[in-house]
Amino acid sequence: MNENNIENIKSQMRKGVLEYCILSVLDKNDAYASELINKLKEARIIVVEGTLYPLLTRQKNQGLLTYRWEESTQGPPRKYYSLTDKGREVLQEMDKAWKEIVETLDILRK
Amino acid sequence: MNENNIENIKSQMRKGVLEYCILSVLDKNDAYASELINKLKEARIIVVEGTLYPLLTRQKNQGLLTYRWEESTQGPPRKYYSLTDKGREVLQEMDKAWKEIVETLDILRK
DNA sequence: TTTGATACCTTGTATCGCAAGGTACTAAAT
DNA sequence: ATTTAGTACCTTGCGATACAAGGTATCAAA
Repeated sequence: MNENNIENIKSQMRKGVLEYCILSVLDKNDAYASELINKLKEARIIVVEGTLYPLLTRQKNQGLLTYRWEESTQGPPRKYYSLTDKGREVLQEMDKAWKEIVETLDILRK
Repeated sequence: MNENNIENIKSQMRKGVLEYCILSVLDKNDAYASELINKLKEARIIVVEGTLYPLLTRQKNQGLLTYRWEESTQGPPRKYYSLTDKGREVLQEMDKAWKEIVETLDILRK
């Protein structure tokens, strides 16, 4: 139960920055959904399909992302997402917002 | 709409650390709900009553907080919340979780 | 005794993460 | 030829929770 509690806390913190993380990864390289999940897992940010797909669609509908289909040699075609100009702008705003929150917590925990 | 977008992002990030912020404030001094709202507002973490009251009750039910009633010279009695030992333990776990996420984002944004 | 300030709390709505389940394509094994 | 395994896409239903709005109670001053 205690363990559960802690996991809950961590996942809550992760949630808050999920969109930021996704745009950050895509800022370096275009990627398809399954690839994104793996990259985020490596960074200890756990996301599952049922979370990611709707989120990518939302970000696309907000004009932050676009996608293109690419054939794969092993399996079905892949939907590669990439940042739009607006996505890059929003990412910069996220940088600011993030910085502010990190500062705030530095102060609160001093 | 763009403005809205940004505000949405910020509020999402804030949500992720809300519980952490509350325990952090209470770690310094006991406080009652309205006082907490003001202190968090000063720290640019916006919380409203409809968010805070249920949250404090949840944290109390999880054994992280206790409260005592105190008379006030100007108005109704106040419900002062304070951290329990378990609350302090969980706060330390939150410190770790937070540190991890800050590191993760440092790397993702490099 | 009404008004204003302070403080508590609840209800209803909307959002969103996640578990679970489903579809479709390719290649290799039977 | 058909089944199995791997990869990739997507949707549905549930539960948690933040927030707007509205409600109750206490005290003091007008």
